[in-house]
Amino acid sequence: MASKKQPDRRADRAPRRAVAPAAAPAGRRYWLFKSEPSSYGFDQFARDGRTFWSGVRNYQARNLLRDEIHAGDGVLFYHSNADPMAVVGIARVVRDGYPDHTAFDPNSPYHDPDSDPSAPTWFMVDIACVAPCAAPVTREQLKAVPELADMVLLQRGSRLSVQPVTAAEWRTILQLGEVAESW
DNA sequence: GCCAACGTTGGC
DNA sequence: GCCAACGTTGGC
Repeated sequence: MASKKQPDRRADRAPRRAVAPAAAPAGRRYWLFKSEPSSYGFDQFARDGRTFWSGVRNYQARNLLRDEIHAGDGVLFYHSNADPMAVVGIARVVRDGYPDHTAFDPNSPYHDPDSDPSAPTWFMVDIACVAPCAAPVTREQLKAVPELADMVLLQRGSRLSVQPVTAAEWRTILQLGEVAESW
């Protein structure tokens, strides 16, 4: 899945200080990516340093990956189907959407014979690990914060694996998560 | 393990 | 185009 090695970024190594988020540059947007830690958890992502977000096979999410998500955007890394379910770290988009080549690979679990390389059906972006949450923000915590009540993640029946996050939600979650990285 | 919600498929 | 059946997601 992933490529380039980077230094391990462990929580206990990150400097702890109050988060003073700088004003976000115009145009930067924020997203939440779900991943099941049993298949690809944040620890592995931190070791990899960078990865391509392959295997999304839902048209709504595809549209976001292809058209909306751009290099420089912020990503909340969320563990789904996990104990606990939580936002566990943040990442940065480092490459705009491009065809998901795993769809063309018969040996890939994400193979889709209907995706034509000359007119690809599925897209992905590359993300780089930025920092873990010193304090992972559990789903339970998220639900307890009134300002986060409208998060896509928390809506009934919400299954989108790549979803938008507002700037206000982003700031709130970084504070809850004690993310030390300046952003 | 259960099951509600959702997206997709395919018969008509 | 409708909609029942099915498979999957993912919280509980």
